[in-house]
Formats: sequence, structure tokens, C-alpha cells
Amino acid sequence: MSKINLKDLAKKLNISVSSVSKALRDSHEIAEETKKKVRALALELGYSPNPYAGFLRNQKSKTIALIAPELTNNFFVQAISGAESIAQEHDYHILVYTTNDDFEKEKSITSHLMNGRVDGVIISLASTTKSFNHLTDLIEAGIPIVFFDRICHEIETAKITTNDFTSGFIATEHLINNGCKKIAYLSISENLSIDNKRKQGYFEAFNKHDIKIDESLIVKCSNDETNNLTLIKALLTGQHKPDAIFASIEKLALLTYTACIELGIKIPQDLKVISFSNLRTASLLNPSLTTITQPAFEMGEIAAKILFKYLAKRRSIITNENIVLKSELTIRNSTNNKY
Amino acid sequence: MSKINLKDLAKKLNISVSSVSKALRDSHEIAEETKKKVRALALELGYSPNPYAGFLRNQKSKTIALIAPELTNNFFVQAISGAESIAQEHDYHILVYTTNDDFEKEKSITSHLMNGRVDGVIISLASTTKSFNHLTDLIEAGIPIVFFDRICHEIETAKITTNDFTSGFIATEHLINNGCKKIAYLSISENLSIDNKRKQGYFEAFNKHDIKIDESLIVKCSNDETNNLTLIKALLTGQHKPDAIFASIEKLALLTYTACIELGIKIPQDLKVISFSNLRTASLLNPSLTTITQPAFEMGEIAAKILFKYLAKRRSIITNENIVLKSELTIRNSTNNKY
DNA sequence: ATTTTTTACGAAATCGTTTTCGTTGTTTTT
DNA sequence: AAAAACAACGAAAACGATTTCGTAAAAAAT
Repeated sequence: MSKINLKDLAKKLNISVSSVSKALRDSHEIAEETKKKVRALALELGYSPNPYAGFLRNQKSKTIALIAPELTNNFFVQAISGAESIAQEHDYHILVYTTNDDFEKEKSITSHLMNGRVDGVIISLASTTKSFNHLTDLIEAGIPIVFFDRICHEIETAKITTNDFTSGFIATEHLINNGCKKIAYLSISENLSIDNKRKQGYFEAFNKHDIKIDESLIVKCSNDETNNLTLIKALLTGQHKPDAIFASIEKLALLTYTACIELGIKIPQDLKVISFSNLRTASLLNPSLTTITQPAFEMGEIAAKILFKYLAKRRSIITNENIVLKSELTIRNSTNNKY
Repeated sequence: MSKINLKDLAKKLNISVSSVSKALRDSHEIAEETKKKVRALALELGYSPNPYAGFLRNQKSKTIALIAPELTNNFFVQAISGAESIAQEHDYHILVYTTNDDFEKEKSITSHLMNGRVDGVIISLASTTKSFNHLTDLIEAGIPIVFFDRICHEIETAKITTNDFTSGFIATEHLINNGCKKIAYLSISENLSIDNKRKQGYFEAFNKHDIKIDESLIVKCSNDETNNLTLIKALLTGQHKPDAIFASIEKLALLTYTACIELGIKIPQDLKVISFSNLRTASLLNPSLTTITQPAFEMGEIAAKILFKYLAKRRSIITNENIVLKSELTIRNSTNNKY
């Protein structure tokens, strides 16, 4: 039961290829009786159209690309799941790529998508991405892009984010309300809009509560886990010891836990910890971790929905749109001051 | 800078389309000077071949499918990452699909892949998959399949697994050595080879240590989280209370933790817990979780490597091969008997 | 000087589908 | 009865790249 095509069907039925094609697409040009015969034979022989022939013809691949910095992160995985669920509804296929937070890899991936392999792209930028020509090139080539979470402000299209400024503010104020004064912020990358907004919220909380900002409490982390751990340990044993840590991403919170175990620092007694996180095990950690959780699955869903809306219209230019969803604070023991 | 194709290049250079094609593929039929001109113009205009045209011509899509039960599970995500890293090396693209452990969805996905959309498939079966016609159909259609973890013994092809029997044995014996007698086994699905093998290892440990097997300690869980929690709670409060739990998959271990919190049962004092798991936070849980960890990333890598080996040979029939990697036991506090 | 070989290129078929035009008969309209 | 409309189908041109097969001119061999 290998490769059976329109020509095979046509030959067996003694009609032309074009008639078979039309019959299968239920064209009014074909008599009902003929259609029935064609459909019956197609079913019998298990005919399934070659997708690439169709793509070549009508320049639509029924495929989109989803580019994320990494997969070993619940946030991105949930977002991908959300996008995939919508894609399946629309009979679309998803090509998944990871950049490993590497700008060069991101460029390489987008360049591979320039030629029409996909109808559209959903992307969350690498933390090392500094320029956006690779993305504008893509759009100019007629391939629409939707951003989620790690967006690019400079490009006009749809962007799905969460209320990072407010969340950063709420997280910090939560710590302040629990008696913390020296709150460190673990930053992941200055290139990222989300990081900057969260940090702005952090600053704003200090302003509101008239607390002086100590710049030495802002730690610039990277993608090097070992180095990050060193940085965090240095922070926790240095001159300006913090009484709380606000981690901009989950990975950094987990490293903080590790650092505390190694240094014998007790959470939350000696140090309170709050973090952006989509960890399923946040409530089971020792101690349970207070989190700001983004609606990742929903973000993926919305990104995909918007993309498909434009693909259906065959419009490749997506109007500028900022969709901002709310993250949720879940207070747990890592910020508990009654211990 | 939209769609530029061979014809455009040919026109600008005043040579034929075929010559341009040959020049770009570095054919010996074309003079070195001509090649240079062609390459220069192609670069200048940013020519990138339409992938679908090539696929149609030589029936190779440079794309593989990766089908997993779910994405919100570190094991599968790591395996996908492994496969993706190899795919990138081979300039292949990966279509990712999730079955949500649903047999019907798995069939629907494979049927979409019958028509040559992908050159090969890497799959880990849904827990509800009971027959394999959808897979043999795929192979008969000339699309090779490689299994990982949740494999199908009946189909002759390459299968990547871990030493589940031995691991099940080691895990159980570890509990026995720590003084446990009434060890419950949380099963995920009787359809799954991995589950059965792990359970066999569990039985074997009892045999070796002359402990009678209590069938009521084997709990058949499903994909319904709420129901699973109910089952686990019933187990922990019922007639035959276990002194240890061996979870066949991570999700069930986490539910056990949740159940213990809700019931006020202390791990490891009242109940020891061990689980198959690729959780990054295993060491940070309360208490830290003793795990059997599968080399997920490596499994994905190997699955992809084998597939590409055959794709390079243009052979669609993969010889039967069982590759068995070793899982690793990491002892942590959830099975500590010195508490 | 003639034949053979080599070099460098072009025409056209091909992959499998869709779609635009014909081109027949047949039916309806005036 | 002539004209117009319609129904049902087929031929062929796309889509963009690859590849086989020619073929002309130049180079080499006889």
C-alpha cells in the first residue's frame, strides 16, 4: 500500500487526472455519480494527497514554526503545548526549534525558514539576541511572526506578554511587607524586555516604600549555570548580604536553593525567596516556593490563535497588538516570616 | 526581498535555469567562472531554494516527526531536546506532536504522516495504545519508525529503552534494604512495556528476599490525575497500608507527596517513596526524592542517530535492534531510614 | 585533416497537485 | 429552429527545483 497518486486513480477509473482532483475536492463540475466512484476508489486504495505537491501549487505549507530558547523549562513547554493544541484544531503542523539562548543559532534557524517552509512563526527571543534584522527579514519575506513573553518592541506585530512590571512590583512589595529591606534581584539578561520590566517593578516598589536602592544587590546572571551559582554564592556570602532574593526566572531560584543548601543558609528564616516560575513542584519544594506564575499554556494558545487568524485571511502583515495577560502570585513558605 | 527563484536568477544572468541549478550544486558541467557569477548573484539577492519543490522532486522532506505522550514531563522533553540536537546537525527539521496519551489521537497523527510529509518517525507510545496497525501501516508506506521508552515489541525496528527490569528490581531492593516490607507499586498502564518490566523487577526483588507479594498493593493508576490522587489516598488510608511506595512514573510520585501532605503522613518516617523521574528539582523537594533517572537526552540522541543512519542509506526498513541504556539510582531522603 | 573526446551549456521531462481554459454534447430560452 | 446556457469532462499550464539527454563548439587524438 505504497504511494498512490491521482494519476493512479485516474488510470483505474478511465478518467482524467483533473477530473479526479476535482471530484475529490467536491467540485460542481463533476457529476455526482463520478464523484462517488472516485471517492470509493480513493478510500479503497487509501489515497492520501502528497502534501508537498499542494504546497508548491498554492504556496501554503500548513506548517508553522515555534522557536523557544529552551525546552527544559516548564514555561516554554506549556506555551508550546498551548500552541500545539490550537494547531491541531486548525490541522496545522508545528516545527519546534530551540535556540539554547544563542543569538547565532536563532539567526540560523530563522534563515532556514525564509524560503517558505513555514507559513508563520511564533517566537520567544533568546536572551542574547541583540538585533532584529533576522526577524524583519522574515516578515519582509512574507512570513508573519507572533511574539510571546520575550518579545521585540521594535517590530510591529502581535505580542503576547504578561504584566511583568506589575508582577515585579507585587513580588517585591510582598517581600517588603514581610519585613525584607535588602532584596536582591537576580537578572537573566539586560537584552530582555521581560527582565527589564520586572526590574522596573522591583524599583517601583522600593520607591513607593521609600527604600534606597542598593545597586550591588542586582546580580547579572547569564546562561552559564556554574557561573550563576558562583555569583549567587558570592552574593550570599559577600559584604552586602541580602535578606531576600527575587529571581527573575525559575532556574535562578533553583540555583538559589542549591546555594543555600551548600552554604547552610535557611530559607525563609535567613533568606526569603520569590521567583517567576511555572514549576509543577513549587509547592513540594523544601521550603515550598512562593511564585509568580505566568499563564503559559494560554499564552501559547493565544499566540497561535492570532497567527491562524491572519493566515486564514492570507494577510502576512499582522497589525501591532499588545496582549497582556495576568500572572498570579502564590504565596508559600519561602517568603513566610512566621517561621 | 520576497520570493526569488532559479528562474529569476537565470533571467538576470542570461543563462538557463538548469545551468543556474547546476552551478549552485557545484556541478562539474559548469565553468568555474559561471559558477562564481551565479553564486555571487544568489548571495546578493538572498536566494534560498524552495524546499517543497525539492521534496517533490526527490521525495525527501528533510523532516522527521517526534511523537510523545506529553510535553509537560521532563523525560520526554529531554528526549526531544536530544533528538533535536542531532537533527540540527543533519539539517533536519522536527515536527513535534503530542498524543496526550490518547490512542485515537495517536492514530490520527500517524495517519497524517502517511503521505510523505516526513521521512521518518520517532515515537514513544501512548499509554492507551492497544493495537499497532497504525504503525505498521506507516512502515509499509515506506516511513521508518524508531521507538524510545514506550516501545512496541511486536514491530521489528530499532528500539531505545532503559534497563527497566533491573531498575525496578534495584529500586524495590533498595526499599527492602531500608526495612520496608509492604511496598506498594503505582502502575500507570498495563499496556506499556516499561510499566510491566518495572513491575517484573519489583516482583523479582520480593522473590529474592522471600517476601510474599500482596496484590492489593499494586495500584492501577490512569491518566486522570484527580482519580489517581483518590486512589493513592485510599491506598494510604486503607486496610493494607504500605510502608513504601514505588512510583512507576514521576507524576505519581508527586501525587503521593501531595496525598501525604493532605493526610499528614510523613515521608520518609511513615512512608518511603522512590520513583522513576527526570525531575530537576528532585533534590530540592521536601523531602528530597530518591529517583531512578533515565538518560533521556541520550535516548533521544540515539533514536535520532539511528533514524538518520537509515535515512542516509535511503533504506526504509530498519533492522530489529534493542538498545538498552542504564538508568541511575540516586538515593535521597525520601527513602532514608535514619530519620 | 578527419575523427573522437571533452567542455559548457540548454531544452525538456519530472515530481503530484490544482486550476484555468477549452471542448463537447445536452438542455433551455426566444 | 436558431441562439444561448449549461453540464461534464479533458488538456495543459502552472508551482520551483533537479536531472537526463541533447548539442554546439573547442580540444585532443588519430
